[in-house]
Amino acid sequence: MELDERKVKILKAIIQNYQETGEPVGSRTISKYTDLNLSSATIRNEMADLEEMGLIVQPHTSAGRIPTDQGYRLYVDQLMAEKDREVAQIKDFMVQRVNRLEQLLRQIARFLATNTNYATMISAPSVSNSKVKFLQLSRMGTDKLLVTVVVEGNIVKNTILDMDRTMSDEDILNLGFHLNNTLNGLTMAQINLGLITKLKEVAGSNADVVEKVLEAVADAISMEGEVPIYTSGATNIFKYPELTTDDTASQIIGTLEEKQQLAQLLTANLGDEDKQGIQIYIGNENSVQAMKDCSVVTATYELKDGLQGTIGIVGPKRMDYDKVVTILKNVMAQLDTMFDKK
Amino acid sequence: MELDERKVKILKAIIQNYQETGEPVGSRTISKYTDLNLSSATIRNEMADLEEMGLIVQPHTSAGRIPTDQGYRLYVDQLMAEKDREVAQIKDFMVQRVNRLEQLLRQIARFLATNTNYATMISAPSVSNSKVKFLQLSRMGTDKLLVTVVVEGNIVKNTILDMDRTMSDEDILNLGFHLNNTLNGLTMAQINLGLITKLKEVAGSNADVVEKVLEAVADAISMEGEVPIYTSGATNIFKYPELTTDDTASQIIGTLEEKQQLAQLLTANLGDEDKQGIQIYIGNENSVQAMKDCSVVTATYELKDGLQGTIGIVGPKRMDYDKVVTILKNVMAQLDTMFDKK
DNA sequence: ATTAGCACTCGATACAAATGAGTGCTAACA
DNA sequence: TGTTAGCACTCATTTGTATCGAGTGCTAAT
Repeated sequence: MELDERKVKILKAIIQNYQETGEPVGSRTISKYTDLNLSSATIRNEMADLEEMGLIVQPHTSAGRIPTDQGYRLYVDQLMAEKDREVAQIKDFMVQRVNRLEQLLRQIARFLATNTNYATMISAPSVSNSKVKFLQLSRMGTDKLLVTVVVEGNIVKNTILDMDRTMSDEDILNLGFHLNNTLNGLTMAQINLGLITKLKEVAGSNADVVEKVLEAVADAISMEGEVPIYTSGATNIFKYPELTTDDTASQIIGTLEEKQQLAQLLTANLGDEDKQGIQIYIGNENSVQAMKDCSVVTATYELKDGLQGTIGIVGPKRMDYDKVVTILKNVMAQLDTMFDKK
Repeated sequence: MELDERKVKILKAIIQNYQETGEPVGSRTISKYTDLNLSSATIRNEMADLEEMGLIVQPHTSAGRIPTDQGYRLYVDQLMAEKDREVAQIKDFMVQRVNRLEQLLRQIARFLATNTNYATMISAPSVSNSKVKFLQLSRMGTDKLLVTVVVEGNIVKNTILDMDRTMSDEDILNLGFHLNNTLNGLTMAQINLGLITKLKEVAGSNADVVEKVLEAVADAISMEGEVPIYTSGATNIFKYPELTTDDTASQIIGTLEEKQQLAQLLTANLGDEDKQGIQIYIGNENSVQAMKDCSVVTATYELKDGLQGTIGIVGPKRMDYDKVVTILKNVMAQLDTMFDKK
């Protein structure tokens, strides 16, 4: 069976109509909806073909057709002509200066949620491969040590250590100086056992403190895999009846709330060069079981210094891919200019 | 109309039965359910009285009775005999050492959500009246200054400042030393204009840096009113049919996700000595419009140094107040011992 | 004061009929 | 040969109707 241009047009019409109404779409609708000027009967024949090809299905006899995951995949891969709307309003948002990254991310999530009517999630930039930029030891009280680590991208992390015994101010100063010099510019991978042993030797009787400090540094760099994730518009899910049945809504919202599983989804492609930019997961293509009836569109953003994070949009399979992709691209562009300027 | 003991017993029975089943409860049920040995007819008479007093209502003719907000209020205020169950399992949770406050709070939220089957929220300790404990200035690169502020309760806050011009290391050291000595132990309220002017004078040409640093300190102390709030078990709401109607579920979950309004609810009583401990808001008694069909139980916890936060449990009006209060008290006790020991 | 009995109310449930959107197929047509 | 009108058929949904039963209020008897 060949997929000629007319079939493509009909498939496109079905997808677009279904995405607006959420109802299975019948041959008569297509006949009137499009500029093909074909009777419903002809459309029916074509539809039968499309169904045979696995691009659309009937939920039950005597119902219209809805696209299959495969149908959407075709649409997304081949047919998506990007619109250049939505640009204007994006330009305006965030006029107020945002100095905190966290707030910025929250704002973006909220913006996307209200403008797309889908649920939105965004992961904070991860510093997995980032370098130590600065390290500071300060004594607090008699037996506590404040370790401040700054990694590339100016992300600051603090840890307060209990020291087993008192160290002299001079020792602390020296140790700090030494550690700073040694670790500066290194990634986690580069802080190997040899280096650690050497540091401990130099520290002499303070080797135990060095160990604790290094732990803190490791913590700061790896973030213990706990990338903060912000979500918004989870309740948009309720706008799509096909997701409100049974407990699917409950599952989706639960997943969005707990964030645990989202990390997996959002950080999956971070290292992968090929998977940069925008990815679309339709139905079962995404790894989160609770979202098997959804589609997820993700986009990787990058601040300077290789700091990367991901934005994700969760909606029904009939989501307006076109619009979502456009709006995401624009937000990305916005982010780029924001961080280039700075 | 007088509220004699028998009426109270019947009211109690109605509330308890309704809280288990979620269905309006009829006279016959009560007649068998209780140890009063009264016929359903007698119960009916009493019920009519209770209804007249505004403590229970019929959702419609030919249905059983359900408690009104007033009825619950009476129950909560007078009748709640605290059970001492649930203690055992609480003791066990959190054996794994939790070093981060954030993680601890998340864990508590999750624990409460799974054990009560209601939605849970918890606000991080607020430092509104806390004192500066430690302050550290460090140069980063040529023109950046890292300000690290530790306030009571060991909450650390960092800010990276751009300096307009380069300061010598010695100047930075001196300034840091001086600021630390001056501000140590002060609350925000105590850092007044006189003090600021004096600090600036001493700093001489670096007065502008002092100003920026003080801003950062103020930021750290006040947290800009943005208390982090963690939620868990929002989807528990779906377990209660009476909250799943219309878009109430959507509203409640939306409120829980956005957190904005929760802050209001959770921080409202923080200063108030009288309102310490456990508070119960039934129906409209709480200030959040979206939760007018819910009850909210809040408890204020206190770490050392006057750091206070609030835990909140959100459920249907027929929630098991008794259980919730007991479990909350136990968690509080747990927290107390954790932070006293440390 | 309590209770048995009874008529009444009204939401819930079940079932049948009507509705109508949509299909597949066939025969006629350009 | 591709297109279309027409028609019989399917089946989820809607509508209407009868029944059921839990629960009430009232009255009269105990």
